[in-house]
Amino acid sequence: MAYWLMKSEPDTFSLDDLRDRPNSTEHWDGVRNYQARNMMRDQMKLGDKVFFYHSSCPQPGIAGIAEVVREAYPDSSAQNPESRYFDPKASPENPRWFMVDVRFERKFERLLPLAALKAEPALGEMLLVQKGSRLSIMPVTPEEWRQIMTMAQ
DNA sequence: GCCAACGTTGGC
DNA sequence: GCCAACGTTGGC
Repeated sequence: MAYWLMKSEPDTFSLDDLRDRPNSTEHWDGVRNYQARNMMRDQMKLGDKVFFYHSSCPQPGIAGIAEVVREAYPDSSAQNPESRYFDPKASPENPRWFMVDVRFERKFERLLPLAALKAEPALGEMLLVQKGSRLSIMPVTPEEWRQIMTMAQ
């Protein structure tokens, strides 16, 4: 089982939104970055754990935890001209973009702010805190996961 | 709103 | 294949 971090703008889709969906499950559409897509498509497995990260908001940070409940399948929003994620180069033969399904697992009592992650020396190597890191989906090492879980208590 | 960092596009 | 121009991300 692997660990991940996935970013979402809470104005668009927050951890609370995920919790309130039917079965607390939603498909993670709209990923339009090849590196993120490749990780999602090739490496994300059923049962993997995900830190749900809130970005581009007053309090960026990790809000809680989700779980991968369906492995990658074509992102239908890429083929929907009405969608803001529409990609004219996507087709049924070549879907180009993929998504997974994630299910709410739990919300931290307090959001763990990015500033706290940055201030923790043990997380100095974490992708998230690297300068210029913009990946919306990134791997988290077991050590980083454990460290962050400790901080979230 | 600013802007640094990064990714993508397209001309050559 | 290079690289300038442009668009996006995302913290602050």
